[in-house]
Amino acid sequence: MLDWAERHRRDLPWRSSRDPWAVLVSEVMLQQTQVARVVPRWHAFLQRWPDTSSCAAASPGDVVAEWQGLGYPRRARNLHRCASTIEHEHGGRFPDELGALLALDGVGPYTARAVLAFAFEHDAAVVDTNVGRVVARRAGVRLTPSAAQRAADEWLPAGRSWEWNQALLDLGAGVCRPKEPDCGGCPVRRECVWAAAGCTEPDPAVRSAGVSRPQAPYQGSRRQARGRLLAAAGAGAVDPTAHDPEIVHSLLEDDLVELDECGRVRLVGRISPPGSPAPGG
DNA sequence: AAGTCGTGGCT
DNA sequence: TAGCCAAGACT
Repeated sequence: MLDWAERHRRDLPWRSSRDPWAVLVSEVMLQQTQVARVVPRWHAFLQRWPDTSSCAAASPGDVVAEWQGLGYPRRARNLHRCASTIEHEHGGRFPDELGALLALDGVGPYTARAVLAFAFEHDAAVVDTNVGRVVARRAGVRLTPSAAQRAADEWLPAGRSWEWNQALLDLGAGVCRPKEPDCGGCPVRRECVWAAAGCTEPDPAVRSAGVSRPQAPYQGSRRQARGRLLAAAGAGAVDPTAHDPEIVHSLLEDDLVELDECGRVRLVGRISPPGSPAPGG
């Protein structure tokens, strides 16, 4: 596996960093978002806020605005809260223990271990959609999230956490793909139960480890409406009466927007320019 | 356990 | 083209 990984490793910019803030930013951006879309946004974000101190000092609305177009804007709020928590509750020292990382907003089992493995090079096995697929096929059966985590934990070679985890991500993305896996190019096919069975249906990876669940249609959804309103608010203060009250409420509830002194919707903590509401309402 | 939460690339 | 799905987390 490690020999294979050395020859097939993707050249991703965050792989040359061991800065926990830079790693956290990459991992949060990568939540449910394709690698290729994250690369340019990761550079831009870190150029603007290179550390927790500068990000914590920024307006949360500016972080949300910087996030524009990436999707799931709550991640931007979470990242700002992470920076703030680390600055004010950890004295500016980035936590390097699982429990402390899990306590950060928007940091779950995957992201916490990714910071441990990729920034601190501690022994921790990450289970994302790629790894969940690999360990389920290797086991030959569908796995619950905790079973997938145990399988990944047991498989992890001590002392080589960074390269092992990156290898599994590359393997899942490039070889052990959801559709049409390239079992002939897999370095661990000899220990794969599913490959030994000839990759017959059903695929144990489907719905395994609680990842990659079926999604509701996006067109006409609440999410689409939220996205439109947030984008409008990012471009300028918006008249809320022109929008679905439930959508306005949900963005207020998420602390992504607030009402300014004129009752208009704006991104949290941003200064509204004086004068008329934004065109288009 | 099942819904919710954005946006876009790929086939 | 319409649907699948992407380095998930939270309720």
